[in-house]
Amino acid sequence: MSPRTSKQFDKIRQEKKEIIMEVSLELFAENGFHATSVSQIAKKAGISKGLAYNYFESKQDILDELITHGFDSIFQNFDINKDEILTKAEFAHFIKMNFKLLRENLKHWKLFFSLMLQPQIADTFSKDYQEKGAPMFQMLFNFIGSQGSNDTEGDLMVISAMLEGAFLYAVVAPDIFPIEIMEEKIINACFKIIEG
Amino acid sequence: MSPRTSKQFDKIRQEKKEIIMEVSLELFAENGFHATSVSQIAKKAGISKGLAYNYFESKQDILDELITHGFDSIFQNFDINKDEILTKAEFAHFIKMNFKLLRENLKHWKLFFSLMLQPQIADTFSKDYQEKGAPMFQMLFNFIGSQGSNDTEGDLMVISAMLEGAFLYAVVAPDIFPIEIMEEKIINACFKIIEG
Amino acid sequence: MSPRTSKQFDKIRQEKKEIIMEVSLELFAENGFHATSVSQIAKKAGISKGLAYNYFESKQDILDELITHGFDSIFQNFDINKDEILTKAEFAHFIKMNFKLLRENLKHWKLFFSLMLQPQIADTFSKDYQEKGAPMFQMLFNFIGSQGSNDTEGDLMVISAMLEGAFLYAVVAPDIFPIEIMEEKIINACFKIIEG
Amino acid sequence: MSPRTSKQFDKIRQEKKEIIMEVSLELFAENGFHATSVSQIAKKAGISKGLAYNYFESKQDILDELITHGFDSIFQNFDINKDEILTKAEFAHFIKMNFKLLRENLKHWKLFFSLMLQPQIADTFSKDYQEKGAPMFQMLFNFIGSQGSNDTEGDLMVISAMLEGAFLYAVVAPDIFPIEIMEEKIINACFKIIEG
DNA sequence: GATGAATGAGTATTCATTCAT
DNA sequence: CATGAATGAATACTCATTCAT
Repeated sequence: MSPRTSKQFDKIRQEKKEIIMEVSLELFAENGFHATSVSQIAKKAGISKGLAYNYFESKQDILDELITHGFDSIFQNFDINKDEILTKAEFAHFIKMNFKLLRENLKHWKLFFSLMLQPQIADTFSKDYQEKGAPMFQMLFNFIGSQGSNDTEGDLMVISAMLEGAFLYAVVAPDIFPIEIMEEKIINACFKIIEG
Repeated sequence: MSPRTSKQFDKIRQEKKEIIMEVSLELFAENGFHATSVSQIAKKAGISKGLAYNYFESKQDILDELITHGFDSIFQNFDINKDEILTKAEFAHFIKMNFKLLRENLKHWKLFFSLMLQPQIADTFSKDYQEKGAPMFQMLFNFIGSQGSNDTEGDLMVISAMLEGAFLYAVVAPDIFPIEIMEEKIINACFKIIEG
Repeated sequence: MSPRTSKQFDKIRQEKKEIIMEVSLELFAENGFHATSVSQIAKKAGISKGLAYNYFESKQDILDELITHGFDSIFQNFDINKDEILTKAEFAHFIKMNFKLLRENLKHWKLFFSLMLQPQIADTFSKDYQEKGAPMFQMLFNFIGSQGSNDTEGDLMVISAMLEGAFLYAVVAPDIFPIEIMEEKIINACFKIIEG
Repeated sequence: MSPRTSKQFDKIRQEKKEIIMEVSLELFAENGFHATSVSQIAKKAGISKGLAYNYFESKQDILDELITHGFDSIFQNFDINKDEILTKAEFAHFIKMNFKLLRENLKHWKLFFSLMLQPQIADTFSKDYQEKGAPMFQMLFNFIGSQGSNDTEGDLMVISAMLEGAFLYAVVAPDIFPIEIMEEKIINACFKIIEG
């Protein structure tokens, strides 16, 4: 007879929100934000449309929370000291860490690639993404320089492109470009590029 | 009705179609297929909605023709002899050719990246894209092998990723990654990777 | 469970009901019945939506009780002996009493004006309102006649309109038509009209 | 085979818009803006919901055009010279003109009374209404003064209230307060009030 | 060829109400 | 007594597509 405690409510809320976000991530990543309807989300989540709006203000709001959550999952685990100079072993480990996070967040990455291409969908995404990525670029830059590259900026561009491309392949054609195999090759290629 | 008249009609038809496709490409690339309405297309093309349906069976049909046309623009210019072994100079020229075609078809490429990420939008796109790209991969593969790489497949993966990443960057962040600058660096990096 | 305890419960119940009604009156009067949601009411009353349904059967029920309560506040205080003939002083006092009740029940009046204009919202309102007002009209009629008017019915119409208009102004434009000032003027005008 | 001329399209558009506005006025006036759905409007107008949006940007837009149109119908016909001093006969004629316009625009008036009570529905309504009415008040004020009233402002208030009340009665209870009868009585009452 | 009026199914969102706890 | 999760029907609005002219 007594009402549920606020802790119980919190738990219910949290669980439902997570289901909705999980389902939404899947649909947004696979079909795109605009091609995904709230009805689809509700159906796949096994809830009524109305309930989705009990937890999120709008479809856009779901996306926004998904982005924030994705940023956290992918970047928070780094906690990069961008001024530290890495050894080669540390660099290799750093790249592996990146691929590990990629493997664990494939759907987030797929969503992110979509958002890169259609920045209007989430207006601050591009800016936020660049901000989040900045320390990583800085660290890469420092490492490349420390290894005696004679075109630090150029090497950074090329290596960044290679990583971005590998990530894109991992997301859109994982069968043809298996992450596990690419990982090792990419690291080696980095050293070849830097050392010239 | 002389044949000349009908030829003129054909010309008019062709020109109108081209305007519609141009405008559609712009909108699809920038805002996405689903976020673009036929009304927008008609308005931007300066025609009535009805007329668009005179030239195309459906919105989907516009996209399909755009894809075909894009494939032609980008790949037809190659006419690759995939079994020919390139010299280093020819390879460099080949990469430059690719970047030239990128520069000339930025919007097509942007659209293509979107379609890679949402294959359902145009169901045969991924397959067709792979088919169109196959000779290029073959040729790359042959070149890498001919240069004495001791991990031809691995190098192919890495170089492909680098090119794909560079193209993506050129499309989504041309200010930060200017095509002209990347072009040279990428070619050099390719040689470093292959030669080890 | 002593009777005292149950009495206390009753008191609590009554107080909660009053809060809900007060809040609802404010929102219904200001924003209209249809534009007011039960959520808004619950939030402003500091209770849960569910609890509102513990006290009232429906949103409509809140309105109905509000109307009844409004009728009581406004008309009960009169207890008019409609057959009694008033002196001029008594008439002036009667009008003043009306304005006093107006001032004390501005929100009820605002709600009532809305209901006059949209009778479907509360189906018996118009009828009830007329019934409640009948004795007042009768009394006015008697007074006008007793003062020697030679068009009792006409004067009744005109005076009623004047009062209704003054009340409407007091509700929608109190800054431009301050009740205190109108009060005196209206009384004088009544005498002028009747005496001709 | 040739497309309709733009004149023909204009005619169609104009006629459809008028039907939609007529139907909307009826429903808004009778049931209120919020309680009227676009589906109802479309159904009553004998068109599809979609078509309504072909002609109006939103439900709000229908209301806004209705207000503008109502202002025109009611006030434009006056073209008051607010500085001219009226004779008694002219004043009587002016009031009669008002009642005539009331009779011809009963639904607009009903809508306007609703909007007075819920100004949020159409945010500029109250301001616009006051602006439109200002010359009339000025003219009334001048007339009252010219007739030797010793409380011009007070009389203006009282007479305005009487007119407003009469209009409200005409709108909500035309059976009990027939416009034709009130008209004459109101004019007489005005003179009594002014002359004291 | 060309127009834009017209449709209807679909979309995001709201909200009165119910109910397990 | 009290909570707020949950529902489902309704709402405003959009849009690909058709069609008479």
